[in-house]
Amino acid sequence: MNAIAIKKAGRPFGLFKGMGISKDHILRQLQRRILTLELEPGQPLDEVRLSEEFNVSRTPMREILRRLAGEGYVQIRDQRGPIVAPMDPKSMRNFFLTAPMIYAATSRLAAQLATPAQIDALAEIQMHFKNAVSEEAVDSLVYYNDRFHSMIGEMADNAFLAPSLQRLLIDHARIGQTFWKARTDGLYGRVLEASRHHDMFLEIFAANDEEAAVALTIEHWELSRANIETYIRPIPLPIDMKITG
Amino acid sequence: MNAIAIKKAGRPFGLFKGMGISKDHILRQLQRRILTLELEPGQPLDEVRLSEEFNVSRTPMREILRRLAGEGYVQIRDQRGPIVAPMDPKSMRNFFLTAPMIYAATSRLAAQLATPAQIDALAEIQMHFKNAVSEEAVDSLVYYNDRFHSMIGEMADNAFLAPSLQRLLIDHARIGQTFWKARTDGLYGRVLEASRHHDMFLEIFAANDEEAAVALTIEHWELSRANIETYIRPIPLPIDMKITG
DNA sequence: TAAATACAAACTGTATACAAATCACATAAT
DNA sequence: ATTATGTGATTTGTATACAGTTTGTATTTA
Repeated sequence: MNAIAIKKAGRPFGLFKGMGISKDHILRQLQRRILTLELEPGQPLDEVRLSEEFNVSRTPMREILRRLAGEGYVQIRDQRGPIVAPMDPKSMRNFFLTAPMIYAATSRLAAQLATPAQIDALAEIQMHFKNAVSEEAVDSLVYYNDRFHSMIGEMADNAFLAPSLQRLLIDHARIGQTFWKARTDGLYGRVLEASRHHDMFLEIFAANDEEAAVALTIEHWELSRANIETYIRPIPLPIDMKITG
Repeated sequence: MNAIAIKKAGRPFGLFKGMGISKDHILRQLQRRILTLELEPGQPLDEVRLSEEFNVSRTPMREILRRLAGEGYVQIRDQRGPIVAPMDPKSMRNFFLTAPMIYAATSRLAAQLATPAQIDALAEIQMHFKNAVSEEAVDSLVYYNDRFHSMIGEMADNAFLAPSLQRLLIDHARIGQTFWKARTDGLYGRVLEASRHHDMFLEIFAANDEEAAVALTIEHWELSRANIETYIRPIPLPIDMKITG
């Protein structure tokens, strides 16, 4: 029994007891890193390094990675390390094909079923979102936007819709990161518009107005889609690139 | 090093090398047992018993169970054993709400993208399905029906739609088991009708006819929905149940 | 008799050692 | 020069021991 063995055997800081607490924490950390692109699509994830970083053994870390795979955050290939879920052109195309349908269906159900407690929770998330807007903090913006729409998914209370929604939100967040960080023209106004939509969602859900919820969802989606397109297909550089000086 | 230790340490029969082979086998076995209701909704699953049955240690068995959880076959509760994914009234309602939309979208994409190789694979599954029909083997019927529709999901080639479809197909198979085993009136004719639909799917996919695919999907769904309803809401027993003899 | 408590058994979660596979790189062959 | 081949290092997969929880049962107490 050497010093290292003791340090590793006993719980390093003896702070948590349920032990599920630390696992949940690790899970959320990794989710966040993936959504913020701190961990990039396709990037390999080393079990050993991660387990050392979070002070757990490989066994629970592997379980966390498998769970993240089940949720669509990572991809696990046999006998080769896990990687952050990649984003290829095919997945982009499927994203644009699928998102409107799933988002609209989710909003409709959420409008039907929203409870006051859930609306309160949604309002609190929106508060954080507005803070992020005023501070122009891109990571927070993306994070609380994801939380906002995840919460709508929770309100829809449909286990058959949830897994598709979750996967869409992962890629929506990652796409958002790239174009919000690019600071294209009129970006701030677009963010304000999105925030206004969120406020309207709150009112609509409180009134259980299904049709309005669907209509707003489409509008919100179109805004997001337009944002992405201005990033993907920007105004080209001047063709005559004579260099002066 | 006693006899048991040796028996467990060395690979019991030394038949598989990639080792992923046995894990995939176990995964499919459990999937099948869940779809056929051999493992009932809500039933607890004991890691130790399962790992002994399949001659692996608990570690890989736990990974398999986590993966099944990710696919929606089982549910894992913290510090309490995994259970087969339950089927409560809420999930039934959500099933009926969600299935038409997801099925229709999947069929549309499959019609767009179907490759000859995929259509061949689908045709082979349909062959097995027809065999099951003529043999009136309920388990096989349900199994190859699931395979048929899973294959359509594969053809749609959309990672955002797939997870929702998969969860719907799990419960569709399990519901199918219950009503096909009940042998309600006119059951055989209904099965033949479903089989005819499958044949039509093959033609439609070969012709890349999107609209026809969607229409047939709705018709196929309505047939299935009607079947389930005759089981759930059967013709009541005679009200005057005088017992004679 | 019913509720509460204590104890034992069963089970889940984690750490660690070892086995097997993959990968990277150097060397040899065409 | 480029492709094969072999070998060591790195990494993934599995078995197993042990620790921590939960659960069922028996016993005690009101």
